Amino acid sequence: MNRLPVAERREQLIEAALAVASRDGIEAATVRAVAAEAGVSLGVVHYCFQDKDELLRAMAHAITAQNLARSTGELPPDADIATLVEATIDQLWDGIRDSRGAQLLSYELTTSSLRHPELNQVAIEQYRGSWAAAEQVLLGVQESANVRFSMGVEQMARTVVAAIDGYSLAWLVDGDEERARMGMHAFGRYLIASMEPAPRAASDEAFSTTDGDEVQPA
Amino acid sequence: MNRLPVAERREQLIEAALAVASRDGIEAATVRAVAAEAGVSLGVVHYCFQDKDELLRAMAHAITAQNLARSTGELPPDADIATLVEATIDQLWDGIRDSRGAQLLSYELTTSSLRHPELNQVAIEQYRGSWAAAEQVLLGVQESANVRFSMGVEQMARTVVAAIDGYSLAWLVDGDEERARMGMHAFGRYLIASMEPAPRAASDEAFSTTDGDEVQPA
DNA sequence: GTCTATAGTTGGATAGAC
DNA sequence: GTCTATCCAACTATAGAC
Repeated sequence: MNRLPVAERREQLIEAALAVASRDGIEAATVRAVAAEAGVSLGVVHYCFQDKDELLRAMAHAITAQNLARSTGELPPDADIATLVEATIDQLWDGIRDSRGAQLLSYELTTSSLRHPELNQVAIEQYRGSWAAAEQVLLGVQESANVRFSMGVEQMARTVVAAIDGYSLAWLVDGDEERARMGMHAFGRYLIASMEPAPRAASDEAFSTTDGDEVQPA
Repeated sequence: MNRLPVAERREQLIEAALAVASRDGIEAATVRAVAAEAGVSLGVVHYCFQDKDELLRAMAHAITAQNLARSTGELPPDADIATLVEATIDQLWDGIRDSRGAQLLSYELTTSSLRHPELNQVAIEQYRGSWAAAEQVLLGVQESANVRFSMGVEQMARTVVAAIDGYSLAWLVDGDEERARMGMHAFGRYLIASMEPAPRAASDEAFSTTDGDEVQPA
């Protein structure tokens, strides 16, 4: 009926896959269910994607991009450092809390990727994206507050992601929003305590951090 | 062939399910695969368990018990607090690193539980067990070192579990053992820094040796 | 208690009509 | 490009022989 160019059809199907998987879990995101969600017939999905794995990979890219977009929100430009960190955490936490299904899906995608060779790159791409996003935020904090993280931005970025994962998982399990928020803010205070004054203003290279080493794909 | 009482047969099948699921993922733990792993025929599994979900629930209990057993290891009794924490972390991390499949399975079980109503209790039991175990360890630390955690043992226990989850997930994804170990030890230093002398303490000599740690970048 | 056989369901993938 | 029809594989679960 509704004829569309392949590219648009793919977008529509990825959207549908994301909806089904967020709502009912990654196992429920079958080719059939995605086709039904999008209101197309089974054959259309196989026309747009070579197989189910390609669809899932595309969905994983979409959810990763969505997570990244969430990390680059607006922040008060001239606040003190504690306020800045708190606002960033609140913003992040609100995004997580308001998309429980997507958050859970993210972990399902990670574990699935770690089991199935055909989804091999998905997990590492997810985390490379998260680590890089966290690093960007931390670099912004370093810049605007003229401070440095004693363990280095890269290591701290990974610590941030680990903390978010840990608290998010606990929240998914126990559903306690207030405790999750409290935990993340406690981590924020640790983060602030891990800062030290920058050695020299406007010279970032003087305080070299451990750049350069990239993570090996599994 | 090998006739066994039902109870023993159940143990054997749970063992087999654990082996299959740890090795190949929770999705691979089908009734067929478990039967094959145990060397019995398909019907035997349905004779011992009402259905697949009951088998999975039994397996979840087994892995939870296994995780708990891992947390109650031997520790040097008369060491200072920093050494005690480091030894505990090393012990914990070694256990995780040496059972990658089981660790990954643990997260698969959690996400599966959160999606499927028939596995509803699994995730919360996992985490209640982990939180309680962490709390016991922290209470032991409080007692032996005569200190208190400023945020309270319960909250700190949950923070410990969150940190372990976060670092473990990252390790599962990137495979970097050294970084995982480093991250957990960095958290250990944070944990020590979150202690304060117990009120009305007779001696706090252990606490006085805990400062002065340097945080090394990677 | 254990086995084979089979029912019944779901899902991936393709062929061919339109 | 889209649909229907169909094939094939894998799975849960049960029935009934031994």
